[in-house]
Amino acid sequence: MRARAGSGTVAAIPEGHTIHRIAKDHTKLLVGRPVAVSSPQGRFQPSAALVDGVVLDRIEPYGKHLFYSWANGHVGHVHLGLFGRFRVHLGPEPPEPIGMVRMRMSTDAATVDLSGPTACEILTKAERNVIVARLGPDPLRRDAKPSVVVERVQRSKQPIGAILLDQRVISGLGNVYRAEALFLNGIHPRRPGNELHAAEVEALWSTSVAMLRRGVKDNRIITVHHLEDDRPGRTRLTKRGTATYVYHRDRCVRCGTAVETADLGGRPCYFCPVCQPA
DNA sequence: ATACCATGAACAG
DNA sequence: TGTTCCTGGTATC
Repeated sequence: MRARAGSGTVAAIPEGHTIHRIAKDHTKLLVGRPVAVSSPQGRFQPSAALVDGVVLDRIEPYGKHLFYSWANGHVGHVHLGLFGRFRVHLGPEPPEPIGMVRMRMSTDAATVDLSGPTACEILTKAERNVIVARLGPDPLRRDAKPSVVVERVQRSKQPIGAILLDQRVISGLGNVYRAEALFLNGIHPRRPGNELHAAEVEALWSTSVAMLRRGVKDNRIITVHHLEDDRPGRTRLTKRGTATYVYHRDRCVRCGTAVETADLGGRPCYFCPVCQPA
């Protein structure tokens, strides 16, 4: 099942690019007007009433988090986790909810249904700030300072493969982008952070910025553009429309070596033992 | 009908 | 480190 442009269905599990893309798309549909907020499934019910009918001022993405600034001062917080997804229905008529819809936001332009989130709650601005304060720089934000990432990586003895999933160090990367960022820079995922050169961490940052920006544009993860030696069309897309060098590959797309995995940060980190020597 | 799997993260101990 | 929660598509009986 493929997400169609404009109809807003996001089937893939989200990393930071998904969150920024959602913020962008949903801003056009919801921001600047009163929004009917409800919880067909019920779990968000008492909180929904706090913002039901209130004007939505802004949707702000930060790493894998979404913050909703409501005109009455409340701040909505959504984190999709592994299973969360939005469905968008264009038009003034809210249709029957599909599946378990935790939160529904409707305007006369569209209805946005949220299911399966790890977090869906109403916060104060102070609580929002606490969440943001514990996040590392987000490569998709203009206010991000990569020097913070360099410092935090070099202070850690953890393997870089685990560090890149730590949202306190850098926010927005998930299991796909960490593998691809390490691959593109020829870095073995088990190398300890404190043994990386500053230039290497800066390169990981630049790669992340480029990949995530491209991911927002494509609304999916296609990393194989990022090497000059990759001829266009050489690499076939998966059923989901994604394409990676090592993530979930049997063989390295560049050199054909069997891809290995290392359990890092509680999930398998795919890498090419030839392109990413220890 | 049931099992299993997935690109996340909080929490307990 | 292990456990738990969130959902739904696909595979397997």
